[in-house]
Amino acid sequence: MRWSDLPKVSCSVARAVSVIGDRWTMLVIRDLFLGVRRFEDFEKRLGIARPVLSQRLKKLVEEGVLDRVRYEERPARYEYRLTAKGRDLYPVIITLTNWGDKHMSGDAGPPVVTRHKPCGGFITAQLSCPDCGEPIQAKDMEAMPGPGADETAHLPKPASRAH
Amino acid sequence: MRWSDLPKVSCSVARAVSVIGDRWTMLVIRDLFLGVRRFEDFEKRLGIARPVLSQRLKKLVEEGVLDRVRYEERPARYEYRLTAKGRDLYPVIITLTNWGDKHMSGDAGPPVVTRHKPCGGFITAQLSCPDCGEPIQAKDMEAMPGPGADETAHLPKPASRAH
DNA sequence: AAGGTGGGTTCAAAAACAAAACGCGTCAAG
DNA sequence: CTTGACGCGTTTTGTTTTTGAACCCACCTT
Repeated sequence: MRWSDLPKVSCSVARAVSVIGDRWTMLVIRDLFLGVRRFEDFEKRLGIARPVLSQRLKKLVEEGVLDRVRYEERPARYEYRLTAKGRDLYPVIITLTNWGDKHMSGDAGPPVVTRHKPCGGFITAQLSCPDCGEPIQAKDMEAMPGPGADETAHLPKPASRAH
Repeated sequence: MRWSDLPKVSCSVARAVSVIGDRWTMLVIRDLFLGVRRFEDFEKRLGIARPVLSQRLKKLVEEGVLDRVRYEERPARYEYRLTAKGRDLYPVIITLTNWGDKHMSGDAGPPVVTRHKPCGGFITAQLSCPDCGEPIQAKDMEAMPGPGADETAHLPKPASRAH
């Protein structure tokens, strides 16, 4: 399968990965949530090759994750801002951060902590069930075909799904 | 910067991405949560090139995300199972799925839905604050250096972090 | 006029990837 | 006892991507 075929696959993970699932895009988005907006700042902070950065930003704009906004008329200067679609990636960044904090930080502890301003606590955001409020655990969840399912839907046959 | 330098960066997102941030790994992990465990099943379901699958599985085993377990003695056959570290990636898959469902499904609706077995509801898991219980929103969160921070910690200067 | 800044593009070399073929141990059928 | 099939990879070969360095351009400052 080709990278370019991914968006057509009937799986939301595949479609999401087709937009943000490469080496650099995730780090660009992390920086966006930290307030970085300019080409040069991404380059300096990430150490990313310029053509790659250019292509990634372009793609994110095409996908509607970023807006390219002119912030200076003469000379023309642009900055990149998260759209609503882009801001909706925050939970992905947070869960990824949580995983890295827990499993990749060694003894030193997390390099960055986040504070929940409304309550003031330094917290690790958790997934919970909006119905019953319980924390989510993988073993409590069951996947099944949804309204958008088709023959390419990526659910294995129940037999192979035993635990 | 090289891909291979990422784990050394003082950022949990970068470290997480160094393990799971390539085109295929995320899809392999999605399949693992759906119960897929064998080389051949990954290959068939993902349409991934065999050398790439082989290398990805090997890396995930090295990183402690998977265990390679012999499930048949003669002939020797192995399967791949998520470790505790691997199962901790569930929130990442879920938030990625939620984003794909919301922004990449078009009119058809999500191809897969998940049921929370304890309460029986078909739900979209949400991030919440473990202290005050409120749903998490990006604008309510503030990042700051943590115990593991060093000079490479990826926080921009406060000035550039304005909203 | 010389140099700097922001935001890119072009180009060659290196790395990663895809598809197909091959290998290997084991079993089962003819 | 040879042939074929299965499960799980590795090798090979050719195509994309990624990288890093250099270049470009419009403008501003000195």
